[in-house]
Amino acid sequence: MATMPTSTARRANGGTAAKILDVAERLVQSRGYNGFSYADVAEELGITKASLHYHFAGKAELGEALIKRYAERFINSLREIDKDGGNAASKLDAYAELYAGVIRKRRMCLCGMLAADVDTLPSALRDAVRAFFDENETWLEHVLEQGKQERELRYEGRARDQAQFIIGALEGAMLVARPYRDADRFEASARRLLSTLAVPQTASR
Amino acid sequence: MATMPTSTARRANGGTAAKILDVAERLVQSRGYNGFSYADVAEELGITKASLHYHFAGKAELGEALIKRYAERFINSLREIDKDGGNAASKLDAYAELYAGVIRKRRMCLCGMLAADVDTLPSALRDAVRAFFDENETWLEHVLEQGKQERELRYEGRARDQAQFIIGALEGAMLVARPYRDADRFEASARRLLSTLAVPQTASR
DNA sequence: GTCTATAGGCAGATAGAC
DNA sequence: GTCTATCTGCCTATAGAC
Repeated sequence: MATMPTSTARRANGGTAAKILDVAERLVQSRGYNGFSYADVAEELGITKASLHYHFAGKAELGEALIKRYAERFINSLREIDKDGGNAASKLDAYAELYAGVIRKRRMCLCGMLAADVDTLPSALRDAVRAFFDENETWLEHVLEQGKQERELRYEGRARDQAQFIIGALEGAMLVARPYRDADRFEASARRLLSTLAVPQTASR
Repeated sequence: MATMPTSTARRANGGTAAKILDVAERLVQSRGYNGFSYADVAEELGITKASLHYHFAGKAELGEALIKRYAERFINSLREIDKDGGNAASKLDAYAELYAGVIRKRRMCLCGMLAADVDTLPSALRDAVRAFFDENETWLEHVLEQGKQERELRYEGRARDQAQFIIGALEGAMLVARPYRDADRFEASARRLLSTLAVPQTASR
């Protein structure tokens, strides 16, 4: 009896399920949840739609697997930033760079795209999108608190609210840059955002 | 020989074309360009899909008419803000309030939504989305320059770049608020954005 | 202007052979 | 695991009557 692959690929990469996720992820990030089909994915991989259904029962399950993998990778990237152990300002730089890498590939953040489509999504996907933003918020909140303590960052009010603002500003900068196909446009806004948080360098030393 | 209605309604409101635009606008703003159909619009209006094609030849033409009307109304709102003749800070408040009104209706900015869908749009729609953001940018640029001159607003660098940042931040705040169905979340981010621009009140007078 | 009827295609999905 | 074959339904769009 063949082992059913779980919705996460059995091997880290190269398995068919992983390849499906790779293609579907790119399609959702560029065309949206309602702008891609099983046929698109199947054609690109040279397999049939029926084979896709073996790996992912339906589009909803594929979507859930997409967010799950994307969120895991993103959170792992945040842990890497923490491990690198820089100051709070450099962590924010690295955070914005995660977004920049996405738009340079002419993609939107997966969960930003799904936030646009949210009214058409199965509720499990909507919950997963929220969880993604919540995790980002929590990570940013800690960085912002660290930055305030160490007098590297300045902002008014609660760190959590500032974190929400940062996520929105970065997602929106990506969104508006899309029709221009201009990653520089995103990067200029990201620099501006971070500069409003930076404590001005004193002339001392 | 019957007069063909132009893609803009002949009467200001109430005409079938205008009703079609009303319904389609709401659907695009909540479900995205690929998340609504002629059937959705027809059913809601109690007419047939074929009748829709009389007013708008195809989905692309309907989309163009949607952006055209939306942009005209938005620009008119900006002119109204100018006519009210407040200071630059109050103009920015009013600008953010335009966005807040949209999200309170549980909608996304039409052009923000289309920015997400941009890779699937006819090129005429993509051009119109860009033109919308360009016009917003130009208006904001003038307000920001006014505000700097009158020492009501503070920001670094060029007004045009700051304008781009503001648009992105507001669009993104709307986007991220969507999965939470929480207009307050948008408003908190908008207030935070505007407060970073406000010149601190001196204790004098 | 709105309708009925229909076209032709694509959507997501399933049964069952190999 | 992947295939062929097929289903049902929805999509955009058109022809032509009223």
